[in-house]
Amino acid sequence: MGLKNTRAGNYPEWYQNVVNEADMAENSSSPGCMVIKHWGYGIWERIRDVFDEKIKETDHENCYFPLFIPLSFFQKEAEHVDGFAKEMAVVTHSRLAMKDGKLVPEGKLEEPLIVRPTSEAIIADSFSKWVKSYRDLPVLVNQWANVVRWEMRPRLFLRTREFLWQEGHTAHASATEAEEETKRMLEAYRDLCENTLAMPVLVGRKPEHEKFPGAVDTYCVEAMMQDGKALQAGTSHFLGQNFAKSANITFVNKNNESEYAYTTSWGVSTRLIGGVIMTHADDEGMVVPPKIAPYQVVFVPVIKKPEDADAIMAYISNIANEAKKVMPFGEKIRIKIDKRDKSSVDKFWEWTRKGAPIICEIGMRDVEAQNVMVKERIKLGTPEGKQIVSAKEFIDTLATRIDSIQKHLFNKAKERLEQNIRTDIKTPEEFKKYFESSNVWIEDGKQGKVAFVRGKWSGDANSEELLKAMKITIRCIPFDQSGTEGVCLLTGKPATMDVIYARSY
RNA sequence: CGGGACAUAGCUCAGCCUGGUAGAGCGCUUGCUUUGGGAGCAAGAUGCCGACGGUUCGAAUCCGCCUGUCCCGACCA
Repeated sequence: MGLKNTRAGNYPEWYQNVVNEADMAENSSSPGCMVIKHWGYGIWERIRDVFDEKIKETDHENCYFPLFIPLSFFQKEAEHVDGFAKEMAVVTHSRLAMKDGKLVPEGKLEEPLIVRPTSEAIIADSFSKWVKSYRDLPVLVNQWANVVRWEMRPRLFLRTREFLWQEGHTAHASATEAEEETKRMLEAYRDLCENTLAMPVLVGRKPEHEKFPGAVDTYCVEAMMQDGKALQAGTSHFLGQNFAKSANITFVNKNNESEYAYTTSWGVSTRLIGGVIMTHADDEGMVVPPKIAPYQVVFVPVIKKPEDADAIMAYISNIANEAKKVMPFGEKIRIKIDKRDKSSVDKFWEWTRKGAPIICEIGMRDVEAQNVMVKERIKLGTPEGKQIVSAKEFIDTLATRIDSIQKHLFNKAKERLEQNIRTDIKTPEEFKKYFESSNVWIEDGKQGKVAFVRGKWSGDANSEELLKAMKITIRCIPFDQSGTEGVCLLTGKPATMDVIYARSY
């Protein structure tokens, strides 16, 4: 039966269906904001736990900075940073008063406060107090927080007014060291996306017009969604001395000279969950990679006669206890026994729509034969969709089964990415014609739909307008440059730089 | 923030044109029959018809205004 909308039929509606049917998130009564429900938040917790470990392994420490940032901090920055976007939540009053039966804001603040859209400004202010000498550097901090950007067209996980993220902020004594930090965390993002989310990405540098305002260089990881559009999955910025100058982060170097520090910032957000959905979900619903699945194995009891219930539950409990000793990826396994008073078919389809990697249905027949019926989400609808194996075999193969699901998801997505980067488009005419077709679902294992183009770019100043007119973007300048000569796909001028062109979210 | 569409039961929607006290399907509850790939029958519960104001004896229905949602733009650190 599947979802109401399919990927091929109506991709945006399909996306909403997946989020709703998997019980991941919903729109809140607070406009533009989302309620992240247990299954979506559980996935976020997994992403957070995995990356938090990485943050600490790379010597960063978690801190917490204020939600409110004085307006003047942005004023300072605006002088340095041209074109800073203005969609922000502004706090102007400090209390509510009752007037003629209506609540009205009162106590106007002398200086308005901005609800943080990102924390460079307020963190740089702290850095300026913490850093005196080269011995105080580097400062390596991270915070897990919520941020607010007053988006006009919200979409669950992909763009909401409030979202959760981590933002790393560091200060260094030299540009080289700061640049190394920027690249190190970019690599950490690539690793997170590919090895944890099973979402292959392209890594590279943003062109000038796509950079974070105030950054010297912005690096990014870009993923391909199943409709051929690109999703920026994470960014890492080398900020040079720009923010150090506006916040006055200075230190005395070994030669007893005062110098501005070099800073970086890097972040990934709940948007990653949107990326995971559009990378792995299918027309039956969500598919969660085992490494981030809140439950990797769900047991569904099939109870036909009430008198069998105790025997079935006892048998499941035994198997679950054995399964708890299994360590997929060398980590503690996550198991759920679905004891709710609902029909087993309903439970099966609910967990299927949620994308739980493995569902085990266990009834009296299995108890008697000491078997387990194993259903892998990625094999739904195929002849291997349900396998009856002995309890022993189930336990013995569980770790490899989970491991192979993770690998399968990555390989499938990797193949899709590789098959849908066109490299044979060499002229502006071909290029224009290609992007005139609309994006649709890239069917698994097939190519030919509109997706990415890898080709030449001259870097001309009028590129931004040309791109805008075609509704495409330059996603990144990949690190692996060919160095060959060719023709700019936008202007027709001679060019050597390779870039990735695509439509994007 | 511009252009368009929409707002009725938990969900998807009909009713509105032509004003007269609220409908369907799914879901939910109960019972019986079923059950290993999305069950069947029967009975039941569920609504300030998005908010405010107007026209009218009477408004889900007509008019105004607001708010929200979706689509298309602009924006998107």
